[in-house]
Amino acid sequence: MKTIADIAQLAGVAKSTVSRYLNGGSISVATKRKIERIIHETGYTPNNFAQSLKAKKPNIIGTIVPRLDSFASSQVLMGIDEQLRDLNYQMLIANTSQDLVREIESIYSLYNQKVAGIILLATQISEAHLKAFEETNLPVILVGQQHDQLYSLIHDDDSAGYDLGKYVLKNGHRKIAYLGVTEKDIAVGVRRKEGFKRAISEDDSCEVNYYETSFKMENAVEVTSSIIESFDPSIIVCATDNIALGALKAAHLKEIDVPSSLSIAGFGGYDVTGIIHPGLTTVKFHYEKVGRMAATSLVALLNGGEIPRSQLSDYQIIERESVDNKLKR
Amino acid sequence: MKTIADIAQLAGVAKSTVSRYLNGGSISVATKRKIERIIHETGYTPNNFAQSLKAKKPNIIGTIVPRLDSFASSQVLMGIDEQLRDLNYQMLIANTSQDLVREIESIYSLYNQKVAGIILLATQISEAHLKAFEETNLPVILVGQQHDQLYSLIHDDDSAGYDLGKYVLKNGHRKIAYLGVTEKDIAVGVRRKEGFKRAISEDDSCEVNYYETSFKMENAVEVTSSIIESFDPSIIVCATDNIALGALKAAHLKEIDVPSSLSIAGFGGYDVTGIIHPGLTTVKFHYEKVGRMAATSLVALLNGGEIPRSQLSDYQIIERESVDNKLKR
DNA sequence: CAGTTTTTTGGAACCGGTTCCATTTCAAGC
DNA sequence: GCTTGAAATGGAACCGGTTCCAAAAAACTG
Repeated sequence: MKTIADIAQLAGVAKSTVSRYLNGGSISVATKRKIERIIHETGYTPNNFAQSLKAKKPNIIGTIVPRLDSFASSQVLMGIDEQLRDLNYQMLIANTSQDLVREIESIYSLYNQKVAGIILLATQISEAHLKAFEETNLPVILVGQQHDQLYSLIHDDDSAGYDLGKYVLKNGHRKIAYLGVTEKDIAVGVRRKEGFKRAISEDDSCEVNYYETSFKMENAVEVTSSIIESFDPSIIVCATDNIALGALKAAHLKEIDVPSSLSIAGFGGYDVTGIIHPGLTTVKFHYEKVGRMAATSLVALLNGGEIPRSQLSDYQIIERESVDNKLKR
Repeated sequence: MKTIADIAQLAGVAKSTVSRYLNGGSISVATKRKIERIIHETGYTPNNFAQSLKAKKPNIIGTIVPRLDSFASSQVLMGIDEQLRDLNYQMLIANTSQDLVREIESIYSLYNQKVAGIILLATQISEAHLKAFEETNLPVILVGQQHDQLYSLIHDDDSAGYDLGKYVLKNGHRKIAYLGVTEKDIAVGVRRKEGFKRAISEDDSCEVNYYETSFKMENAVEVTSSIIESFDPSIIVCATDNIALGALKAAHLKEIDVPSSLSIAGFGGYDVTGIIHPGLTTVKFHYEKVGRMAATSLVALLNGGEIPRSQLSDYQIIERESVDNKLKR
């Protein structure tokens, strides 16, 4: 493996001259040509470690994700990756497999790897998180959750919940089940639900029940079954598309037709929701775009720029077949 | 930020002694205690760049993936990640967004980052790939594709195709459409199909047509429509689950009942195939396990171990509702 | 063409670790 | 008590770059 010293020797110049050539200092055309040729011939590439050591400007951004095998995270990761590439940064992914302890560990581990900053696809923010960020002093952007002490970038969960609530009412549903998740997850568990609640509260002829399940499809299948048996709503609104998929499965198992006997809606906008039958009515979030925004913001922050404490990303309701219009028949 | 020199000074010893403490050299209990305390107090962590510079034993493995938002890649990544963590390595992911040029660039870029080795979730292996591997001299493990000059780890596509072919025959289907992909993809485009062909050729009462589409669902929907119109098979066997999902969609659009009027099967074993209705009969590959195997193998290779040139991972057929048994009625 | 300014270049120090080697310390052996 | 060997430690060199500074070369200036 060639080093800068080798190149300098071959070109008959000093190390510093080669370094200048690489980083754009003033150089005569003649020496530039020489070095150019040698580098080309030898296929020399600078050692990244040595560069980062002296320069102290690491070009790696750490991204912490709770899981790799979810549509939402993948999309966000794609967005971050694309944008960082454009900005000449590398992305180092730390997967925590939904283990909060591992999340904290990852912060320190990334710190250890001397990343320039961290993008955290967050689920919950604990004291340990704040402590870790403070101790490592790394710039952080939160994606998907909000926290007043940190920069964050979130989906407009509240409005999304509200709009979907309005949509449900507009379609004539009055006996409604909302299948949510733990309130520990502020964005998905609280804000979506609160937005939804607000919309529903504007009509007092409604009967609404709220339920809770995990993020897993299998659990959603079970819970949905029992909801149908005990409450028999005309629509089940699910806090994520995965849960909605589980609800659909439950309906099929019970041989209940969707949407004529039961409507189902979700949040997310996952690709599969469009390919299945019946197509799932859902609120689509722009994951990839959020990823790009996160990357852009973090890099701006690294370069001493000012960014808003909290940024919102929009959404849109995609109407498909899984929600019945009660008023049309 | 503290450096090893600071620690040494605070502890009243030499840099080298601190280094020995960190890396396990012979040290007296007294100095060990002292250093221990200082490090604990200051929260010192060694600079990774400086370490890697001298030590030349990078602990980062590069993984090149064609896309992040596919079930298969995500699962493999999870497997690699889990295993590498256990083996004390970090994973650096390079996403190429299915761009072959970017794949080559990534090899050089990872080389530049001084990764210890590369795991390539491959689609096609070109001359440029071989050249890049040779020039960088990085150890490589191929996942999903085979090449005689490289270590590889593949699904048993040929047998999987054969077994699914047998299964289709066993269920009494005799008018069969096989919807494959480009033959540039040896594993998916050639081997699965060849295995399938071999099974079918053992029964001469069969009418089989072979078609080709892309990996995208939308294309599969169109192609399936035209297959139904022109050939009207009793079953469509799809080279991937995504394609099968597209085929299912096409059948729904045409109001053809699956499986009573048309059977559909796929390869992959993606999670959604179990949640949709009708459940998709598919050949399940063990992606996560393959990821673990890849990580284990690469690390073995790095430590001078011997590993087989080519390793096979098994599969299993999951019978669900999308394939009709013609002989039972 | 001497004097001054600007550009180009080389040399040395430095980044924060690791490692080799020489020296000191210490306990065991005779 | 002196020798010997092993363990502990310090000092210096080194990894492969970047950067500062001063010297050399080239380009103006009057």
